[in-house]
Amino acid sequence: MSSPILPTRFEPSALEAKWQAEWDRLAAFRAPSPPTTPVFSFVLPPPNVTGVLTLGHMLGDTVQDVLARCHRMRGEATLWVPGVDHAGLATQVEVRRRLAKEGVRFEELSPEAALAEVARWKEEHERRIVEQTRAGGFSLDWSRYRYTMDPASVRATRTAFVALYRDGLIYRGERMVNWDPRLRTAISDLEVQHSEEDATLYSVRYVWADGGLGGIEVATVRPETIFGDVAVAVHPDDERYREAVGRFVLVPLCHRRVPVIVDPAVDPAFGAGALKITPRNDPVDREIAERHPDLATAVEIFDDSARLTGEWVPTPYRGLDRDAARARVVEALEQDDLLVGRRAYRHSVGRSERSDAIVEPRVSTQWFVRMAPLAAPVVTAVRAGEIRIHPERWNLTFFRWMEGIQDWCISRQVLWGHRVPVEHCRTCGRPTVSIEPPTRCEHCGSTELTPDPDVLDTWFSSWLWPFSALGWPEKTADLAQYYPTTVLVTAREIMFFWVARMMMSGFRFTGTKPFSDVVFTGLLLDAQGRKMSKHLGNSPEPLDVIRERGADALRFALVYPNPTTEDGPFRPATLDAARNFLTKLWNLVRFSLVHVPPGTPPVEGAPALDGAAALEHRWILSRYRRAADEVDAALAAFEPTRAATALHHFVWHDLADRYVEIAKESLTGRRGDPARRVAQATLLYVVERSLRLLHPFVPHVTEELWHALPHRGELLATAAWPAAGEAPSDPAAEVEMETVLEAVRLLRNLRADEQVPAPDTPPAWIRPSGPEVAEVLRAEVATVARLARVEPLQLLAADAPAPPGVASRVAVFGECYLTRPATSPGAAEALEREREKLKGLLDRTRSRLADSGFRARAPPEVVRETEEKARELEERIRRIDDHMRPDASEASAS
RNA sequence: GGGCCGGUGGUCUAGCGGUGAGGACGCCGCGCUUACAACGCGGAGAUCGGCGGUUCGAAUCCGUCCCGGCCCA
Repeated sequence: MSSPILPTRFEPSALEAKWQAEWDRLAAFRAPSPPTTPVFSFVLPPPNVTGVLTLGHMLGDTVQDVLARCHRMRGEATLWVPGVDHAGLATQVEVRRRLAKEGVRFEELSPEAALAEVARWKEEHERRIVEQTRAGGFSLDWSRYRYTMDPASVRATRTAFVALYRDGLIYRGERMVNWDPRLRTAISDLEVQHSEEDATLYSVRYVWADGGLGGIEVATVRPETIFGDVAVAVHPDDERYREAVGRFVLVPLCHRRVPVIVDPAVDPAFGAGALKITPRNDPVDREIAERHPDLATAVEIFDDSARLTGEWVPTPYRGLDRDAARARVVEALEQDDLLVGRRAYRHSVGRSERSDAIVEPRVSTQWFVRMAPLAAPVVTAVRAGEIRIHPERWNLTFFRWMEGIQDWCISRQVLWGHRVPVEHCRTCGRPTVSIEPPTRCEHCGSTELTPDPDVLDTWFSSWLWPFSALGWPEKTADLAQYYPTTVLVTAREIMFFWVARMMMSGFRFTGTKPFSDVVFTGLLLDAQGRKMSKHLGNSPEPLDVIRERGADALRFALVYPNPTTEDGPFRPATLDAARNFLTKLWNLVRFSLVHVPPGTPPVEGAPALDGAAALEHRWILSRYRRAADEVDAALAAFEPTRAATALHHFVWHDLADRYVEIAKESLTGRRGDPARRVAQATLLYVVERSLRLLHPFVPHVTEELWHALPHRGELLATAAWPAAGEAPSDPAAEVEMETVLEAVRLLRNLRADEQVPAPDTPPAWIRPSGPEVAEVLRAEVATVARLARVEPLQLLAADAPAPPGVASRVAVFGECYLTRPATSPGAAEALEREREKLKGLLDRTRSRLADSGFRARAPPEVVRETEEKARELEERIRRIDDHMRPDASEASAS
């Protein structure tokens, strides 16, 4: 029978578009200003315009929306700020790649033309990202949409830079940095990806400068850097080189004289124990050189593309890139008989995250942020529990990094990004650092100013996001009302890039923590266990998934069954399961509507059941209570999967499979009108409240279904969250119902064992194991009989003999008998299996009891329980043996 | 080189000192029983990565090894 309102089939697409439009129309997600209730606010981690969203983003967005919707329903003033990130270098790399495919070199475009290309890219991707995000039905306040390079963000970024500069926390200096020779820019430590790679270790002979025989054997994987050598170093305790120290050797191929020095940093076990020192090309060498001020000052041997250059490089090698130079050098060394050996060698190599080029350590002038002073208050706050990290175990990782924090190289030699807000004076040479671009030098007044050529690391604007997105540095209403924010939900991989730095900037610029809880979501993996990424192209396009299955199915599949807190695979089967669940919910409400009489008022609270109310009603309310409590606890702990699991189990198995099947008898009126009214009220209450609890997870379908039921108010999205403890807890009812359901299951087992044809309703008997069970079963005998499809079902007295010609099963609650059909294969086999299982258990239990240590040391109640268990097992085995006695079965068979 | 996380039926997972180790997907059998075959009912399938230890008692705690994954240098 079809409902007057709901179509038979659940078709998500039209319904989702409808409710998204309705939420927009009613401004359901517009945060109130001023808020009149407690605040729940947070920023969406702004996705990079580098690409489009993957299912991984949808996972994070779903977790956030679950929180947002739940808190909004609780009546809190909820603000969720959307935005996108310009993602400087990352975006420029993508634009460069696209142009290269069209045969255009990014570097050859004028800056204006190049930036126009970037702008075009940004527009396209931003549009797509917004479309994807909207399609997910996430309850963002789009009226507060921001971009990390909009004018307000530019101002925020410049303000932050100037403040840190004035406080001496930003400096410019010549330092060794990670240089990406492909992109020709410095990058930060975090942007370097280390991995083990195969290489060749060369042994090169440096001959004595005085013409003495032999020389020193130096091991290196980078022979092309010999031109930058200023010394050969050995360990001070290395006996092999006692005579060599202080002598001079000739650098191969260029024949420069360099000394042999000692330094404790040299590993005597590496190669032959002698290390060549190239201070401009290796951080360790640089440290060693700094300890030996008498060494010659090294000259740069690579240009910004890592091609050999400069006066120390002999002419034939100039202009060669690293790889070509290495080959040429090795060849020349062989010719000069200076190559002593080579062998395969596996070592750690750092590559640029963006270009995959091997990072070249290089001394250059860059802008840095002093991090240690910024980190200190953050570490204190997290240790004090003022900011909590979830799941907790990431604290360890967090502290390790924070406590060993290095200065942050924030300048980049690329086009796309926030300009470094500095002008250099051509007259006095000093920098003018200011929020508004200056017209004259603040030191000498000269108007001869040259802008700093660099732009800022993209994270230098994002680390301000929780407050800059609310208007900082202006004293906006949003900033006053919604900052500090409540929570931050993001992927673990940007813990250092973003999360830690936001905490630092928050304390520095606003004097307070930017959020109280950090929630890390797991990584979404593909079926092969690889991370879903744009690069691999292994994420389905979210819009396709939404078109095919609906946003609700996608959202539910991302949260259930795999925990959102753990890395885990996403498989299409999960989408099917989610869709099936929503169909189940849909049909459950369709069923309920049939049993909601016209004019029924909206649900106000839990139906008041008296003690005489049927067991199923008391049971389902108690089960609902349990589920609702679990949902609240799980969401408070930022574990949406636990909440979804509780709801899935409750709605499908308790409510739809059990309660509805039992309550049908009352709902159809076969037990009279009063019983019918109680059943209707209970069903409506539990269904309605389930929709509310499910709404944060699957907002569209629940909104649709809620409107089909009697309701008050415009939207479920802004309806009240079910009050804690609203439904009565009734543990006794749960225990009693367990007995009933177990009896049904046993009888169904017997039917299956005996291959009773489905339409048949054979007579059956139950002999309860005790008076309490007997009482429960007596009250529910009609339900048991109906669900097990047996007719009639009789209860036997404790001493009554087994009925003739029956198959039987033994359970905790008693024994079941079922009339055998004419052609019975018998249940003896099942009984025998059951006996074996129980016997094994009994043996284990008995041996535990026989252990004197157990009796002496285990808590008394555990011993008691174990004894009780042994008794129960003995009893059940005895009863099975009774059934299996040859005379008994012969008697039955006759 | 240092550190972290994980290894539970075919797959994904819950449990984290006393259970008969739950669930979901898949599989097998029976059913279109008037909300739902995108479904219902029932069933099979795991010595909880290996070894050693602590304990009356270990999937659960400790040690060690193996295998995945990640982070830092």
